[in-house]
Amino acid sequence: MENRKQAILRAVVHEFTTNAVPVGSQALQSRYFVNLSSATIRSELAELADLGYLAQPHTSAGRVPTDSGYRYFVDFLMDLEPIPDRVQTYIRDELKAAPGDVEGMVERVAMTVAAVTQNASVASAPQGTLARIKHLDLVSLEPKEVLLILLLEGNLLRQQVVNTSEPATQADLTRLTAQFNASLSGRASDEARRHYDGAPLGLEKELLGRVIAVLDMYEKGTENLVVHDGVRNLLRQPEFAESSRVHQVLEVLEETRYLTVLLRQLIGESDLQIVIGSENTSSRLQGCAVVLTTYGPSDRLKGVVGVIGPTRMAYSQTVARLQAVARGASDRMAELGV
Amino acid sequence: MENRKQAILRAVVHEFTTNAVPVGSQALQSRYFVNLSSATIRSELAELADLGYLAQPHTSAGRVPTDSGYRYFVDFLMDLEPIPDRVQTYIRDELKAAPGDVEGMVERVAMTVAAVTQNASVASAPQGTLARIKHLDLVSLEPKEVLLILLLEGNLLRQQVVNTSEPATQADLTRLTAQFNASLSGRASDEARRHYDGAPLGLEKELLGRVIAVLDMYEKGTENLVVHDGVRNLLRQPEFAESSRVHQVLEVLEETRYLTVLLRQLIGESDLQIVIGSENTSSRLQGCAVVLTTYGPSDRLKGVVGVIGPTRMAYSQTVARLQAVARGASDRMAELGV
DNA sequence: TTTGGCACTCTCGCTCCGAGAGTGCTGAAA
DNA sequence: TTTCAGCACTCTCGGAGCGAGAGTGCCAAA
Repeated sequence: MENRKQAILRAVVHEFTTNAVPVGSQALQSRYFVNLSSATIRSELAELADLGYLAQPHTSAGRVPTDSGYRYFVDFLMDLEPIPDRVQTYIRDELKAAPGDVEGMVERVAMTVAAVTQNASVASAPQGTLARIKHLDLVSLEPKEVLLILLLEGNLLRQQVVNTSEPATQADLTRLTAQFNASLSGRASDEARRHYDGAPLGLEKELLGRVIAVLDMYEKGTENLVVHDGVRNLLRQPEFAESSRVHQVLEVLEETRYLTVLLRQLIGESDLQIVIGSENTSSRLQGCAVVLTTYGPSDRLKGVVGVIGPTRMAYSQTVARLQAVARGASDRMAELGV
Repeated sequence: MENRKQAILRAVVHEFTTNAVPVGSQALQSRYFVNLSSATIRSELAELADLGYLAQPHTSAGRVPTDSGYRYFVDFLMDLEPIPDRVQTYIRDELKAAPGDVEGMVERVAMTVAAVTQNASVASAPQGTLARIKHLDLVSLEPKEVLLILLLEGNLLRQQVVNTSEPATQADLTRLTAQFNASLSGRASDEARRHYDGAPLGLEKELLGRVIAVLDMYEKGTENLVVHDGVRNLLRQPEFAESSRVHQVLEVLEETRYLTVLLRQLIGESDLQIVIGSENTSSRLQGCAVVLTTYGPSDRLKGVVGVIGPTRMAYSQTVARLQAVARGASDRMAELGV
């Protein structure tokens, strides 16, 4: 596409994303192309419309980018907006104050992304394929009731009340704790399974069974953590003035089970994914754009974090800030050994 | 107030809460008072309006309950709606599936309340004045990095990464763990403070300091957990058709710090509190009603759970179901020893 | 290829109007 | 004294009509 057409498309996108009003040839002329006449711009606009990149809400209105228009913009025209110092500091401070466990970090990441992009955000927890036990603890609650505490890789704490068939004293449990820690800590879940198979019947096997159940749940992702934040930001946008639009988005966000799959699937192999309007498979996200990237302490452990907003979104700003948060979170997690 | 006036007020409230349309004399006559003429009902309506219990959106519209109308209704006319078996089962199942820790339970309670009342819900965690340590654990991460795990009353797990000034082996830590557990477990936080004062300088004092910090944070309520759910339910109501109304409510709900104070303050000493429209101190909750009750495993540990919805709310249903969930949660928590 | 000029189209906000719903009042009946 | 039928009145709501304004597409000239 010729340079000038690109420049005009870029201008239309920029203008529309900031003002939310269809942009006409005169506005473009006075603000972007002073040395062109509005008639010239009009004919360019008409051609861009023929190419499918622009549309008119009605015959005598200005132009609005179509989904393909946005697509062309993010693929070829967008350059990342530099992040103001104020925002960078904010991101750093927020992440520094994050707690030392994965779950707390995921929430913090979602919060921060929502705040700096002024849209809704969604984040899933980094998750390896095999859970690793870092530490294990057994606490006697009642004679036949034991609290099992598991510390997994990522400083993830899991607890479960186990009703044992035989009574056990705290001393018994302390002994078992030492034994389990010696054989299991630092090991992946398959090690626990091997021990389980080899264990004699009784308390030991009972408890190992529950350990495995917890690990399983984590690995199978049935307890996969997905959080979202910043829906209130959407309410500020004119495209969400009728609350039914918000309702649709909320429905997607609150359907946690589906969402976690969706995120993994969307992100695929790439490190940055932008899904615009009709490209969304879910009809409830029509009119919305989703920007996703990955984050995590290592290549093995990657979570997904993303922004959901109207297609009329400041993509260059959103992408820059989203990536900044993702990078910051990854660094912080590596640093914390999470 | 005469019986008939009461009956009419009750009918107006009932009719309006179900249809969200101002109710006229004819509608009342045909559906509730077949043996009265609409003219008679009209004069009663006029008197109820004079008393301040009803209002007209405009001269020739039907009547709508005022805030005082709702107030009179909940104080004198409301009788709790029986809860269908289906709903009772749902509540029981949801609570049964709740995890064995306070935080998980709070979330479950909020979710369940939102689901059965079809409004937004909010819940704060039960909190005693003094934190009790149930169990403590120390895990070596790096030579000079220790993960402190605290199990508090209510099966609340707290963790913190501690950077120690001197290196410590896991054996050192295991020894300290045993010592701490012997002296602290089952004890309130003041015991920890006494030990801290008496402890010699070094690793022991360092770690005890962090234990106290965690307990402090919990007791001072700076980390007070408040969750909310079901905002999407509000979006279904006509009074929230303009999204700015939702926005205001969301702002209140997301201001967690303020909310926890507000809840405690609103509930005061009573066990059921209903705040209707203008009775709310927050201007952002105008047009909204808040129904609150307490729940928790014991008299010492009480949290607050509530419903937020339009003033046009099915009070008799809301109150009944809210109380049912609160009772169920209390029982379940007592049972779990949370 | 660009540009000024011009006719054309469509929205938006405004007013006007009639239908419909619901009220308040009045005078008579119970 | 209460109830009620009848009636005039008020107000909303939706649709129609209209003018202003914004923006376009096209054309002929530079």
